Amino acid sequence: MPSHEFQAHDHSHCVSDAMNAALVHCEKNGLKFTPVRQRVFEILLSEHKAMGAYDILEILAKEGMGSQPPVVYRALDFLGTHGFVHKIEKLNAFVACEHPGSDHDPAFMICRSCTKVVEMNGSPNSEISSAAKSMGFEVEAIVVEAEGLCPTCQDTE
Amino acid sequence: MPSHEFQAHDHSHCVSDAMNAALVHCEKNGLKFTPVRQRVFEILLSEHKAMGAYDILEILAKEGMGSQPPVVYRALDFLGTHGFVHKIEKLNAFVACEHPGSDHDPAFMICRSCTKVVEMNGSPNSEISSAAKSMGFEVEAIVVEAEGLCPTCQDTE
DNA sequence: TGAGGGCTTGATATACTATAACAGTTCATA
DNA sequence: TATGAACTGTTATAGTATATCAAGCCCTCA
Repeated sequence: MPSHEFQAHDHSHCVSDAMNAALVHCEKNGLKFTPVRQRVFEILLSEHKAMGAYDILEILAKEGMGSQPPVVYRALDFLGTHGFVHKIEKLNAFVACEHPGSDHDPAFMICRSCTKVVEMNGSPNSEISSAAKSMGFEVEAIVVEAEGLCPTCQDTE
Repeated sequence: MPSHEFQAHDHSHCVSDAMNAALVHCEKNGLKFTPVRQRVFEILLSEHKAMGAYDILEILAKEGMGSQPPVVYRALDFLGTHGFVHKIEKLNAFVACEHPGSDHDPAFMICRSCTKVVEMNGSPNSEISSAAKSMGFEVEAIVVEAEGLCPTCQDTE
């Protein structure tokens, strides 16, 4: 009985756990986890889906936390650099990382129906890296994004 | 002694071979390989690197083949649909496919130094699909993009 | 304690990427 | 030759991202 993020779960835990992990990581490493940065992370955590920068900005603006693109892009840049959020290249959108603090190349599953995005367990990065190495290519970062249907949306189609 | 596209090679062959393959494929399938479409494909073939749509458009415009974005995006859409070019999501750019006509989910190596892009042999898509399947996710399309340094640029750094 | 420096934020402007919508043309074929 | 489907031309606009400069905050070290 696999338990993972496509299924129903106590979401408030996801949010608070990840936020705590991020706070601890910032504390440890002397990073400034400012209000805007925290709020952007929180917004992304509160959904299990990718959000565009301008969607996030809209929420920030309503709350009086800044209304111009650089505000949110700078926050996303900080969060991305420190592994708290990932960019989904295929969607030009962003998702909160489910294990903040650990440096890793994630692999994603994107449901084209409900737009939920979930990080894959055991991403096949080492195989990709070694395949590349056999062609003399030195890999530094990998993007893996699988688009398709999540369990729920398979049923309802 | 591996021979692949990062190394020096008779590039005119790449171009003419791929173009011929595309012509044959279109002929067989009743597709209209119009001048604009051919020219866009040719432009992409003539480089081993990803080009932005507007870079291509600029060349087209100089040659009097259309000066507005939809011209190039429509051509790219056609070429993409039929597997002649691929989009590099990470770069918002496009590359010519090296085996046009065969429907496949490609995996790419992108050199961050010289910006050359090469398709990987034996992409690990089946492993990604089965990893996803074990989480109940049905994969329809996969993006794999490895960024790093090509053999040449490793030497010169 | 206060001057300097580094980082963060605010604000304006602009660059880059992509598509919607409609009019006009071409071309195969009924 | 009328018709319809697909392609092209054109205008307009939507969506994504960054450069730049000014201003504020906070730490620290003389």
